[in-house]
Amino acid sequence: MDKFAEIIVDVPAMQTNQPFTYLIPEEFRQVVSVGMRVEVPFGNGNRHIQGFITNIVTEAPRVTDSLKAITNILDLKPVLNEELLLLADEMAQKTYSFKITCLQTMLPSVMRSSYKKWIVKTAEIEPDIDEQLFKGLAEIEWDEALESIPLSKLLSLRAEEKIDLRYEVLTKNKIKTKKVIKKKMTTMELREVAKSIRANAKQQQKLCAFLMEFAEDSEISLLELMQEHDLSRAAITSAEKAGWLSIEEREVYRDPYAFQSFKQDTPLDLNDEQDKALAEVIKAQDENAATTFLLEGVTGSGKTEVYLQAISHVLNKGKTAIMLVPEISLTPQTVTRFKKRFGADVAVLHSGLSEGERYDEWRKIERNEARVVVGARSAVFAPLENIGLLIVDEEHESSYKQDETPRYHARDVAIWRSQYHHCPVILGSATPSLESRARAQKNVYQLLPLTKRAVADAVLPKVEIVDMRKAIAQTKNSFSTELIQKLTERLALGEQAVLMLNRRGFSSFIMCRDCGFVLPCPNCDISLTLHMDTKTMKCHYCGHEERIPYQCPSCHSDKIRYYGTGTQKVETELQELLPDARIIRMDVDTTRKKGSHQALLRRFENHEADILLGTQMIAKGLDFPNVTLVGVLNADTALNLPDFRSSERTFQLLTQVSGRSGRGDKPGEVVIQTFNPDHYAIQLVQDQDYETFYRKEMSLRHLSGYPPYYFTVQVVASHEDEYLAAKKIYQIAEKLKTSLSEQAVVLGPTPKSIARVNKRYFYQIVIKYRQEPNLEQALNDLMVASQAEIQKGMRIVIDVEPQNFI
DNA sequence: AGCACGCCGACT
DNA sequence: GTCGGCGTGCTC
Repeated sequence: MDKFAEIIVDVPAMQTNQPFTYLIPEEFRQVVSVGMRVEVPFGNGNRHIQGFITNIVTEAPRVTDSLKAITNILDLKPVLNEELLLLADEMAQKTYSFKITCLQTMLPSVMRSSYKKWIVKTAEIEPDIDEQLFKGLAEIEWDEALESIPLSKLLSLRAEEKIDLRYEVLTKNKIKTKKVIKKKMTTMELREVAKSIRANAKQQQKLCAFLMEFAEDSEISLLELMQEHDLSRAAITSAEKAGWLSIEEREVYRDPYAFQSFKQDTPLDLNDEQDKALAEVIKAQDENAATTFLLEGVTGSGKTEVYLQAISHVLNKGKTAIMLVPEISLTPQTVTRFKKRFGADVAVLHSGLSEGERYDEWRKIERNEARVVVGARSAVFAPLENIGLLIVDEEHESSYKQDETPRYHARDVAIWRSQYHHCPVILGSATPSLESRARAQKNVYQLLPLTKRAVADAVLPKVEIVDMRKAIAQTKNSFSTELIQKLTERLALGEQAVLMLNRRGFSSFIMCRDCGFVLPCPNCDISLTLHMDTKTMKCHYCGHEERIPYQCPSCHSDKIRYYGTGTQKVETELQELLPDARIIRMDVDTTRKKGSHQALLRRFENHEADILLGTQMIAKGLDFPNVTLVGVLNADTALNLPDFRSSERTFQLLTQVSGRSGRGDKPGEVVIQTFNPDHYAIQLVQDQDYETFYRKEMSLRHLSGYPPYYFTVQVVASHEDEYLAAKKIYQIAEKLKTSLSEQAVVLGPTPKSIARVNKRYFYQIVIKYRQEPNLEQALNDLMVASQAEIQKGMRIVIDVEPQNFI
């Protein structure tokens, strides 16, 4: 006999990060199950909060009399299945976050409860106070009450037991419904009824006639019936009373793609390489092997077609698939491609959806009405059953790592789910992360190379690197003569160009305009960051600090200054240089409104403009055959960030953006403007030579001891009082140095580059290690030992394999 | 997190 | 003397 439920409650704190046991009242015993959300009383004041049932047991582990009972059930059926509950546990452990946070992360935001506190009258109160407080109502909201009456008065009323508190747990997951009607009498019976309808009851006659024709067991929406057959609501209601028909509620989905029809398309022919890659994936699927594939294909090599056909294969076997795409490339183009191939089987989850739409898509998946899920990071938690394939496209994208707790990496979650379902997972990229590529080297992942562009005869674009150290002498603006000349040529031919202005690392470093020199840290092989608050150059790894140079240490030029330019300024310059060019500017300013991103792209696609000028957001996934020139105005900015991944990011970004050129039958060109023309990350973009880049970068990582040779964990302590934050991080560093083994290295402590955010000061350390048996224990101990301080305003964040070190 | 309990300062 | 400030500890 089920009696007790173990519940994770919605209190994100270390002390409550464990299941609490509750009684299941008699009336719920038949319906409760693991994975449902419930409302429970919690704490001294018995305030009501949301919780998740993680287990149901027949025997209470402790004294039964102190147990409280579940007040309410918030779901009719579980919202999390066994797999996802298990995954949440795993995630909480691996990312050092609370179980409740993990559970909530897996669900649409509408399912998160909000809480309201009400004051209810339980006895007679003095009339004047009653009027002042309740204003004639039976109950009033706590916050509202505080405006009309002091807190002390409320507390004394409560002590006298004249008022009581009521806690409300609200959940916004409203289901949108429509009414449908069903026939309840047979045609024979209706024929009898028809005879007795009065002659002037035209509506009744019409409805009866309709029902006689209407097939049993089929349904028609009430609205449709009224509109199409000119019937009144009253006529239908009386027909319901007479028992001719029944009115039932049916759920409707808010389908954001409802008004678009998608023409079914068919699989494209594959080249030899694509064929071979597909065959390997299919083989793994058929053998139920949880193989991780790394599909490494140059831009335009047709990775998506391989994905599509691999998905077809699992669908044919009656299984389901998840495809992850970075938010930025989840364009209508991408969605359309999937909808065309798989039709209504596809559910799409992305941030452009409203909360309600997102919830509807989620429910469609949960009810097994979608078999393919396409979405950004959080779509990896899609409640699909029987998964046969997972795909992580552009697997190197750092947006797959959530930058708030729980700091999970969608790529890792995808691999975890593939192991749970015994199915393959494909990581795809033209420029894989070094971590993934290294694993393929060690045969942990299986490498599937695509080296040729898929479109017949399409070749990789010709890349020209322009040395801006020379160009800056000739022009005062952001454009080299080479780039302007090529723009002029292309526009004259009626072709289009894409220009990228790199905004990463904007003006946080100093560079010499004459020789491109950037001040490095003497200890860390990483450039120093400018701190205007202290007027110094600082290293974020070791804490090294020096004064701001007024002369270039390398060439002694005095043209050493901040680096950075804005899109708006560039647009003005460009318009002056090419007065006839039609320019579309795409940056955070012009794409803030919902749908404007898409609108701008459509205008460009329709050739209503010649040049698309934008930030990184234009680098990914766009496929415009008429674009034959890509220009990168400043390739260096990301290169000089004080992050060991800066070369990798630069190479990836430049390769991605170069890939936008020459995707149709016309050959493409790329112009890269840089102050570091000899840097390997820029040189190797010329031939899109990922493999050489990989080897070069690996040897550097090996030398300096960074991933993938080492694992990293970042610990950040922050407080409104700078002294307390600094003191805490030094204590943590000391403690970790003693509790971790010899081979682990603790870097820092150092202040974060933006030392103060939201009135808080941030200090960090980074732990590097190859193998650290004590790590999990040490970090958990750290969190437990810091409880007292955390309650006094300290915040400690543990980030496993951080993507950003700045 | 948020609630109760408990121990000290500034008022009627 | 009490009211009410915040620090401490606990939550099935």
